[in-house]
Amino acid sequence: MSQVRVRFAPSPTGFFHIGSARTALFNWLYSRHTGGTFVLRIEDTDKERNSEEFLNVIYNSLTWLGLNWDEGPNVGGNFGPYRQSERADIYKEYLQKLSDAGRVYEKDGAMWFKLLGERHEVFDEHRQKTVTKVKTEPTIIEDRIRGHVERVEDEDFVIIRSDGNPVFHFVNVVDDIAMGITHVIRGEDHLSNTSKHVELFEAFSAPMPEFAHIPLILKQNGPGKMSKRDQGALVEEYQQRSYLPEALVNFICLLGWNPGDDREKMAIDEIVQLFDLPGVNQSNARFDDKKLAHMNMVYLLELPADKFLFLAGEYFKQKQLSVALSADSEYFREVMLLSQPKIKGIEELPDYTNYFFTEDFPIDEKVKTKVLGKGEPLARLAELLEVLPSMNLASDESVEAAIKNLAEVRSQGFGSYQSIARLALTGTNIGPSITGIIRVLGREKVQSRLERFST
RNA sequence: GUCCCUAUCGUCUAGCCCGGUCAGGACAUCUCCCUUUCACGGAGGUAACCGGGGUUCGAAUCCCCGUGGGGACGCCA
Repeated sequence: MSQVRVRFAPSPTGFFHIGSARTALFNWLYSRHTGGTFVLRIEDTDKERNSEEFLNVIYNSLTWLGLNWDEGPNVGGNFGPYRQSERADIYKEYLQKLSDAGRVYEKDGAMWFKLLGERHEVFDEHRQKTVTKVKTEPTIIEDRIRGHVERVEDEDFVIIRSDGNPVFHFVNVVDDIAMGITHVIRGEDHLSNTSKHVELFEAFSAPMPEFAHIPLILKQNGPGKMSKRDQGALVEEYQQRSYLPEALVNFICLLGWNPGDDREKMAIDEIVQLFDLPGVNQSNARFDDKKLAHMNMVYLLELPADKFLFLAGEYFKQKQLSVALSADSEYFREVMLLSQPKIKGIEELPDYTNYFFTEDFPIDEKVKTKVLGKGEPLARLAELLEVLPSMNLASDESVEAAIKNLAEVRSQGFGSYQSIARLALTGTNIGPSITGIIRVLGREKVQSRLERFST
């Protein structure tokens, strides 16, 4: 078999969303699995709706996800240029080919592709207008995912607009031919268009690429496919929220594909090895942010400390949380590492660690009522204050030993010290181990907070 | 409306091609355990073959018809 060449062909008309990311991912995976080439082509023939900003979003998101392209903008290649807005000469040349073959005509200032067959006029109820139908043979699509599909393409269609700009169906096919694309992997929403494309490939006498139409991603709430406007649809959002790209990639690859067994968390190399077109499902999948969050946590738990620290720092910078950022770097490090095993996502960090960086942290009144209503918490607090000056804060273990010793001397449970100390030191009942909090906070802060709370 | 795709727990899915398993896993949810809070983790529970016909000794699995879901029907991509 000849070298696989696949392409991802987005148009920069809006933010980059999850569905596009998965189409890109499946193409990328297939190219990597087969040792082929992954081409990035920008379909910017709609001058009205394109923008440089959206173009940069595409580059940025693909890069963040780790989907590097072998040919395309910024990296070049032998089949360029890779932006359709720069390929006008090529389209002229191909239009000429169709023209020479007698397959185009002009109408209303636009160039139309002419289907072969008998013509007759029909009133289309749905569109409320008279259209010319052509009696054609059904086009046949041997789809790698859906199998044998037949569809009748029975109306001529515009390939060059009256303003001279070519239309998607035309440039898409021309570029796939010109760029030697062997496999067209795209969303199922294009399946109905494929009959037009097949007609064009045949008109050009070009070799037909393999088609693989992947199922769509449905929006989490409400009917229909996910679109750019839906909650949680934008890749950029996950980047800003400091999701781990590995987790997002792992999650979206499981939307419509699976390795054939129970494996879910897989390294990208493993996915590349296992991915293949026959493994792709035929039915649409609904997006589930809970499962994505879980996947993110799984990746977060095993993230190396320095990497976690870097991401945490970046997140605090992005959020411009100056108090935390101006903290001593060793202190910041300790706070973050204490929190890493406890959270589901980086974005929880500011709230989760707030009390480490300010004396002005909120007190959860419900927790306060609960803690103060049980036993003699203020007596335990006083006892903690007594032993604090001599407490060894070198490690979590030494702190733990000190409190356990105190508990034993006073015939109390560890928990009774833990709950009041946590309330006084953090204002809440959630957080890392109390011993870690005391160690990292330091004697001075612990003392002042305990004292403040006892008055 | 026409055409195309599709159908297993609430969700993602395995099983279907090559009919015979208490229909398996994960997320979510519930219970218990662990415990120094909250998480994590461990054990267990609730929970599905869309409906109707066929074919067959036997159907989630093969066929047909409904129904549901999705998509396309632009001088958007």
